[in-house]
Amino acid sequence: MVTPAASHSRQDREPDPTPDAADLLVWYDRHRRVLPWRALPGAVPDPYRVWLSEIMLQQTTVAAVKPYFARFLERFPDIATLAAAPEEAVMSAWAGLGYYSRARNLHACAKAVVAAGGFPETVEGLRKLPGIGAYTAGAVAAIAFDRPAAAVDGNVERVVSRLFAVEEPLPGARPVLRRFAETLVPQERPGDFAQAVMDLGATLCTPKRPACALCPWMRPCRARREGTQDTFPRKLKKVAGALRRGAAFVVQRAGDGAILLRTRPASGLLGAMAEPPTSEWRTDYEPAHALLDAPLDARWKRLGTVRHVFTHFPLELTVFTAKVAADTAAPDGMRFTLPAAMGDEPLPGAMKKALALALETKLALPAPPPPPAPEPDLATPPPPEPPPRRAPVPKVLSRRPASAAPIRKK
DNA sequence: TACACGTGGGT
DNA sequence: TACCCAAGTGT
Repeated sequence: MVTPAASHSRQDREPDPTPDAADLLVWYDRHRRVLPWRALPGAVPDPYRVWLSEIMLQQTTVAAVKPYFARFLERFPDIATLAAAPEEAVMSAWAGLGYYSRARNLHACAKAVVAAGGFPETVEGLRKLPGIGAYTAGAVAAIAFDRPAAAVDGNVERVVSRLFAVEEPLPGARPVLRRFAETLVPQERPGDFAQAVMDLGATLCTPKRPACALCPWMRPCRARREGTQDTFPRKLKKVAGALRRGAAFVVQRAGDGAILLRTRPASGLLGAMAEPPTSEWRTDYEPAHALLDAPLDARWKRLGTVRHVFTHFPLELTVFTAKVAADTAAPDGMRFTLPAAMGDEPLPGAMKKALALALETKLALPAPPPPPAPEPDLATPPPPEPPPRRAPVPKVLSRRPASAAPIRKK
């Protein structure tokens, strides 16, 4: 350290008080957000709801979680119901929310908790459960069991980095930020405190243009005092992944209009989710040779491409479609799913885009995206239109199916 | 420690 | 359009 304490020998006009949890709690009592998973003031929280919401909220916005949370509770009202449910039902209810390992771990965790007769109430006990890391263990211990634990998420890291003007960039600064955060946790109302810091980060101490004037911790905030609040937390810039390409094959059976699907491997990207058969996705994929990867012989029609951006790489799928005879057997490891059952298939967003392009109809795909469907979503079995005599020129969709991005190449 | 791992919304 | 961001975890 370059600066000895002596450098502050001159009298500071503002002494730099330590952030006081009580000040934040006063603010919280007046400005707390009303959220579906939050117990009313004075009420005892339900650990199942607290846990479920925390898992859903990992790297996911409140707005995105709300409808899923409501739906999940309807379908799995308590942890015993969840534990007893088939894996596919859980994946299906999660489809569209992303980070699907969360759903797999959620299910495994439910089983473990039921087997143990209930949730552990300590950070150490919670930390051992699948899908529960340092943050979630602290959050559940604090919120559900009112233990004095720190719940350090992105909000808290931002708040603390500003409070103490931490120069070290993320993610390296995480241990330091956690230590600072732990010093702030009060013995009184630790559960409310945990939620209060997150509310502060979500509503006032925002990534951009924080509303410092309204902040209960404006006084003790070092970044604010120095006018540098916008620059925290410091971060290392990230590199973008290379574009990967592949082909998706949408096969529709004559007669009943069933679609050929398969289930992806249980772990890894989109693990245990459903998809129409696709080729491998590679940075050097050559769409011109895509038919070599087709799942079966048919009159393939090239429709166009769909794009999707994952956290670490962008994907471009060339979509092919074909209609096959009603008596066609599904290749090994694949299945035909009837239009009416498509809603039960755990289809991730990328695959919904490919299917939407191929079917041109917003057939009520995975009912999951329950939120963004305000209007009645008719399950229209794709009308067996007359067989295309010649492959039409791949056209650009004029109207876009709800979940499908406009497909166009520059 | 550094990556892998989704998705939708905001600027 | 291109990033950035959101109540992180597992390997």
